[in-house]
Amino acid sequence: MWASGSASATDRPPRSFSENLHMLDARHVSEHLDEVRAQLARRSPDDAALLDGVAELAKKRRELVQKTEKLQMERNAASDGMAALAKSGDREAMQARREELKKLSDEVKRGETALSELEAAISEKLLGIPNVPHASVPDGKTDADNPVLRVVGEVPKFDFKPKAHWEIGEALGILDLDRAAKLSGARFSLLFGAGARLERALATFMLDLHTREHGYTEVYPPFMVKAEALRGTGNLPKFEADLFKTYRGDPNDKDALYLIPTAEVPVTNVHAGEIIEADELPIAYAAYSPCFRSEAGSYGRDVRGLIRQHQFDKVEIVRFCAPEDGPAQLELLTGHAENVLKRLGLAYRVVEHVTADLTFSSTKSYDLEVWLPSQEAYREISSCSWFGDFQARRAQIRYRPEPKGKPRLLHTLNGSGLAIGRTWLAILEQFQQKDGSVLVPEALRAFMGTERLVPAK
RNA sequence: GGAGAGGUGACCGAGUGGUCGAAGGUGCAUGAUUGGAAAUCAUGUGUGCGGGCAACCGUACCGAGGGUUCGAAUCCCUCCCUCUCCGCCA
Repeated sequence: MWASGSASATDRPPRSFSENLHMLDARHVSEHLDEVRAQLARRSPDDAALLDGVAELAKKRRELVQKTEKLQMERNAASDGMAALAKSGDREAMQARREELKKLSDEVKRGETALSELEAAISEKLLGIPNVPHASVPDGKTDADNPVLRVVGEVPKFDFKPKAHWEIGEALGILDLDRAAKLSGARFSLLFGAGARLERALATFMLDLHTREHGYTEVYPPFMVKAEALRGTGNLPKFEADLFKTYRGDPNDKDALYLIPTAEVPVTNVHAGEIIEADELPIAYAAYSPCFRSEAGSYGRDVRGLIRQHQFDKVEIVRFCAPEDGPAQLELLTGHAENVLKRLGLAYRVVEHVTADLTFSSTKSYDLEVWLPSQEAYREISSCSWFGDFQARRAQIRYRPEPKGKPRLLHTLNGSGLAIGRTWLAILEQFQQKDGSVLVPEALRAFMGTERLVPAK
């Protein structure tokens, strides 16, 4: 099932970075240009074109590094000479030498400046290039090509026309989209009574399942983060328009914070810049958070109901592991997300993203799609992804394979476990009854204190 | 928000212009000693980049960014963060 990279992966291991291919660092790209181009072409021709110029820049950089370091070496040697002169107290000799060294020093500075500019240009280019698909990912042009891997649970049959969740929710008096719009505009929601309680129950239920049965450590992260954190996960620089940005006084504040689009961002960056010992892996975190998305470019889609909101709740599961464990960890994590649906008794299916449907940072992804009777369709409720070392490189998250060994980039994974708003609406739709009530899933009854939602009188 | 003190290697901590990638200690690793362990002694112990088959060599990094200087962990500027006291506050 898992084709392990392409043949050239083993031909010649790259010197400075991890051996796998899910990486876009300048050295790897310039040494395996055709191969990386072919991999990106599986996503789209446009993505492959993003590589243009990278190899040349990398080569230029190497030359400049060598030139500059040679100058630095000369300068350092000369400075040692000056130290000796200073000791001898020969002021005139020092003065003369100083003139000469000034020139050398200026040259060093020019080199250093040119080098840092070039490196900035390279990293700007690389930051805009998406991850390469894993060899096992099927080719495809749109999400319609995504293969269905399995269908789980029984799609409910109704002897009446099933209502949409917003109709059910409003009739029960637990959902009020009109008043939400009064407060905050379109794509916000307002829950009352059992509706609000259901939202809270789902968050608690999911966190309990992941922490007690799946071995995750619960994390409560900040809901606002720096641009740096978003760069680590791959949301920036390319997807700024999808985010809500906050500022204090100055709209152009360099240190402006962003509202998180998912807990993936703060939780993945928990270990940014760190070196983790091998015996600490895998690390597994589960976090509840609200998520904020501007939904730019989605006008006209899912305008009704709770499917697509500017603010929604989600429990996110995140894993850090050694590279060789990546594939197995993706299966494991996906299973954990699926368990939530199974425990709730919701009918769903699992699809795999084809190459063209992969998100920017992902090397392989599965979506869990829940059945929505009102739409007679499966809709995404969780996306489970393996990022290879793509995020780890951007956020500099490494581990030490051997106690004294060289650090290597680790692999990151995450998945929704699950999107709470969509779970909420799926429960209303799948468990709706002819009389307008909604059966509460067994697993939630203790939290909800009832087995049935009925209109508040 | 006001006043003050600080940010140095895994940790503690010295270092106010050249001999500092950085004393000393702790921790850790290896070896010696021991029946075994403790204690003791010796040696070693950061990361990135460039070169090299390698041993290794070079270079950069002492919160971040800029400046002064032939030369900056050390001097100057800006910013960030932490701590203490005061004020305010869920």
